[in-house]
Amino acid sequence: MQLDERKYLILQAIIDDYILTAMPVGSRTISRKSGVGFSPATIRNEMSDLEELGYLDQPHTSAGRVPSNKAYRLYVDHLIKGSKLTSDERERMHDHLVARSKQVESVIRSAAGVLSDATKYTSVIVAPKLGTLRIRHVQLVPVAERTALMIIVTNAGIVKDAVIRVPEGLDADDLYSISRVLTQKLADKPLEGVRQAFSELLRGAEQNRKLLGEALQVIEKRLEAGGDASDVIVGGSTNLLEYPEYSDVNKARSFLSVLESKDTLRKLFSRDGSMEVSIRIGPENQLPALNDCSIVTASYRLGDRSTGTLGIIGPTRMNYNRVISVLDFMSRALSDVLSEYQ
Amino acid sequence: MQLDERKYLILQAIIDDYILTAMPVGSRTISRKSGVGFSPATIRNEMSDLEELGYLDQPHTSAGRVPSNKAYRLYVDHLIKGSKLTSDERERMHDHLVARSKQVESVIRSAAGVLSDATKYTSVIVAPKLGTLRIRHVQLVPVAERTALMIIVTNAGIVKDAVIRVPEGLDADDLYSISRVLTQKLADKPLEGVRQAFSELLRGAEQNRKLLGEALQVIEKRLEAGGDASDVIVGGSTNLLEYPEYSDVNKARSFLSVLESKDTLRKLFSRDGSMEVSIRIGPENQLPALNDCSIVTASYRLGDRSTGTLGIIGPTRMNYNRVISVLDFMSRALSDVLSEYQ
DNA sequence: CGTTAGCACTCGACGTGTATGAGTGCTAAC
DNA sequence: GTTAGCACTCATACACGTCGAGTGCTAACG
Repeated sequence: MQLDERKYLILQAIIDDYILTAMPVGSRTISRKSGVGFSPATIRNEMSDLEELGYLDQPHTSAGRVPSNKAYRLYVDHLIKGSKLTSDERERMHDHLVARSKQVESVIRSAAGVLSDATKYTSVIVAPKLGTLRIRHVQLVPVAERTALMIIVTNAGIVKDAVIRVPEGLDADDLYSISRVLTQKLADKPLEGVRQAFSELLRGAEQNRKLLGEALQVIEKRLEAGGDASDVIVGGSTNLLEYPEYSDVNKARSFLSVLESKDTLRKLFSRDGSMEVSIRIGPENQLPALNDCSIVTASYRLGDRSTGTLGIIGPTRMNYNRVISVLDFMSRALSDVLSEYQ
Repeated sequence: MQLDERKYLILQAIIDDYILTAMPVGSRTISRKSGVGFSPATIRNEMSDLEELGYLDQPHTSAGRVPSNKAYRLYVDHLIKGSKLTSDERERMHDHLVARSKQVESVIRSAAGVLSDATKYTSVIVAPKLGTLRIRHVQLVPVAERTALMIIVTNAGIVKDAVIRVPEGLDADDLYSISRVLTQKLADKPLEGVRQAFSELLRGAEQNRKLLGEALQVIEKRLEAGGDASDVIVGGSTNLLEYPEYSDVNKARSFLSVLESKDTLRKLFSRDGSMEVSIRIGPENQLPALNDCSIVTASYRLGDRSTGTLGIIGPTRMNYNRVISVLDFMSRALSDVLSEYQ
């Protein structure tokens, strides 16, 4: 059976209503809606068909119908009607971002806040993959005998630091000049290409071989680790508790546990290169704890190559319209603000 | 009425039991306990006295008794019997800490993890006040025309960075040598004393007055702000949801909201200079949302003057014994690990 | 032939009534 | 001073009946 015009209309009405109320919706409710000129009985027949086709579920015999994941999929793919943000809203969001633009990390943090406030769901922002960032500056700072702090400033202004051991006998001035050389040689190289740059350096400078080797090791370890906890920012983690689907503490807990594991989040919110908004519904997330959550993601740019992810996680019955427009706007806004660091 | 020996014994038994079960405890339960050789009737008489004295509450006529906040206060002040951690446990905790000792921030982060795992409550660690840290290194890195990133490395290895505007015409080399001077002049000064050091500098170097002024402003703004979100680390925020007092979603939510506000946490976990473990019970926290939470804090050292706070937040009926010993141990362990950065 | 009114049926939500049991306070006996 | 006994209280659990929202089916209607 193919879905005809009327079935689309009814299905859309059901989803719209369910998104709003979280209550199973009955035939009378739909019938009363403006735009649907049929009696409850007719609607019932159509609903029965839609259920057979897998677009609706019935919690129990005498309850209304609830959209299935298949229905949401159809909804976001075909039925969605783009909604506009008011220019007032856009302005407000943009202002929030710019107010904090002194530091990259705080921009991202406030972006997470804006996202979760605007949508009332939970927002997640993942910083760009370290490997794609370009080195701008390298600095070795002595902290103790034979120990130094290596600081790497990237084109995103993001500062990465790590403690490394250094050969004996190097004083602050030595480290200073080594830093200078390192910066000169490595500037504008992406972090992931740093191995090659280093091996060239190693050939040249015999006496600092050990120091450089250690530095390289540290950088590579960081790249492998795929970033630390501060690379994943979560906003509005308690927002979801407002919704009836989380009135059960156990559900709430399993959801919140997911938010605690930054590694899981990083995987969940990784994307291919495209800039388009992407939506994963319920089980499409491959994580039992998120079986009735949807994840909507978009990308933001930082520099020429590197992109990070910003996204929303909410109940499957989320207001996709709103979320998509907010993400779409914020993806641009965030890219714009961050490009000023270039 | 004064509390005699027996009342102490009974009160302690009640608290111990309630901490374990979270259920109002009746006279029979106490009577059965080894160590208390009285019949339920006798216990009842004593309980009645204890209630009148304000140490016990009765949820309703035919329920058992529940310890009041006054009882907990007495408990932690007098009744507590120090418990020892097994050396096995100590070792495990210590190892966890050391495993991550490459970066200060990750040490603190993993300390929060260890604390919440060991206690099954929520842990909070507050980094030392910025003002008490000493400057080790200052570095200006060019990021764009007239813009530079100022990086300050402190004795904790903690890196603070901020974008500042610089006068026109300064190239990378200029910034390099300015950094060198700044580092030389400011090294070993505490951040809070930096204003004075700067004004001396300002008198000397006429041509960079503007740059230095901006840098000083940025530093002071940071000091005022009292640190950013990354200075407060929370571990095991969902742990408390395991306990029956949070089976109500609204309670859970209001608790979790507190954890989201880093400013509130910073205030809640600030301490005077002492290194002793301190306990605040229920309303002593001055925050309605935490009326049935207790907060236990200790200090850790970082360098000669500066201290940070580590603490646990849990239900008022928390296992104070265990929490105190864990905090006591971790306060030392953390100080030790961090002192290696000095 | 599609649409709709009518009707019997289902099932969760809610309120009421009753039994149960844990726990208390009091009194009298030990 | 301690304890056994007993009447009393009250939350909890369970059974039962009512109510109402919603369904599926059938027959009538245009």
